Amino acid sequence: MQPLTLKDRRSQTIVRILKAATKEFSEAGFAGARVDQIANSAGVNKATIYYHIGDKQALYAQVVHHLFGNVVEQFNHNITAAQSPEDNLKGFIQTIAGMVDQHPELAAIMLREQASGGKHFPEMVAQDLARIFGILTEILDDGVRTGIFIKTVPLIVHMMIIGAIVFFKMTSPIRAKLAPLVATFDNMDTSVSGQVAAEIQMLI
Amino acid sequence: MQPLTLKDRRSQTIVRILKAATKEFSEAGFAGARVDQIANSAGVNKATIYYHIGDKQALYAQVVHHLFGNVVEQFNHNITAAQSPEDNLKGFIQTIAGMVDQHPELAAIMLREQASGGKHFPEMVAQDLARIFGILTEILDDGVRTGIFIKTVPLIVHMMIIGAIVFFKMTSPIRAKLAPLVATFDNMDTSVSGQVAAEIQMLI
DNA sequence: ATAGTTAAACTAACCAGTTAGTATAAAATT
DNA sequence: AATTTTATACTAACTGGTTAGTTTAACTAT
Repeated sequence: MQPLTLKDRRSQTIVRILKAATKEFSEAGFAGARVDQIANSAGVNKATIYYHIGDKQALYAQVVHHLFGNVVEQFNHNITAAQSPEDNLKGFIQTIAGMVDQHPELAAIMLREQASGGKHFPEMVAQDLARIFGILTEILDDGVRTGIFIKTVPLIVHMMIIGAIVFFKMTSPIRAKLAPLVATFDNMDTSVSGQVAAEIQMLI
Repeated sequence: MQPLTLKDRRSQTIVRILKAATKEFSEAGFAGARVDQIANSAGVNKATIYYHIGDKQALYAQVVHHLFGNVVEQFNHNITAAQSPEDNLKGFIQTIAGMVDQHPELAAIMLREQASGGKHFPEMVAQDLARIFGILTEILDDGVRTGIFIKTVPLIVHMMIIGAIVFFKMTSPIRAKLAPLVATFDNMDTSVSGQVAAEIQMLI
């Protein structure tokens, strides 16, 4: 093992804090999250959080920024102008589905943020969201131009894609509860990226 | 004015409490909601809430049950076996869109409940949800049998419909924030039952 | 009808526990 | 020596829930 530099140690504990905070915030929401719990779960003294990051609000902003920044980054990897509209739409759906699968916390925070009208949303994250929507609009317009897609309202398509993916992912525990009542529920996959993404693509 | 009987007074104050609680829970979530605030907003002493209804959890259960009970009732009005699958699918979408328009609190609570995996969901509400899903499944099966609809996975269609409607409704304040960044956002209707419902129908 | 009684509805004040955030001194790490 | 981290203790504000007591409607016996 290399000896850790000061900067390494610093970022390491910050990562630990952020990871624990992400979990706590996504599970309990902002109001329900407990700073003590985050510190405890990160294996860090509470004061360390305030030393490095700041108050609860600042911690939350960091968490959200981290998550959504990741999504935009993923898009930059997966979506290119060179590909066909069909492949890009597929890529769009797959990317979102993949993100939600990899980071369920993202979905949870997204839902809660929507429920509160984006009250806690930092400015930069809003811009990230606009960017994502712009990508889909381009793909759809492209498809209409080449005659592959029918003309749609991109915003609503956007809502359908993300809504369906997030809902499907997040209702999984509720569906499990309902399994004895509804026969079709018990044998469904919990990962979105497979089956579900395919079905959505087909419909659009 | 007639003098109020005890029973009248009772139900009247309960209604006031439930109305205030619905607002508070939908705006702040369960953890963020303040019983003091609910009592204040209802013009009632806090103890009155505990007297009539019970603790915070019981109050929340009442609120949710009220909201979802309403939805199922609406379905019983709008969906009948006599109508064509197309009309029924239309009715299904319209009913949900109408509910969300009339009661935005419903959407907010739904989102938060999903985010927490239905942790606070009372048993009866779960059954209501299963009932709603059953209605859609029947409609779709009916459509496939008469050859009007293609074969789909009902669960995913369900998620797409509700996801799109709820998302569209709830992202409205966020979209307003982004309007300067995205040109198409500023002239969009905030009510779902019109435009959006039509678009969704078309796609499916 | 009326005075007296009971039960339901409601309130003001309070309490015990929680929680975000701070202060400080000491210890560890580089 | 400087930076980071911990341990401990603390506070001020808040919060869910309770209790003892008051008001008011409904009932009852005269």
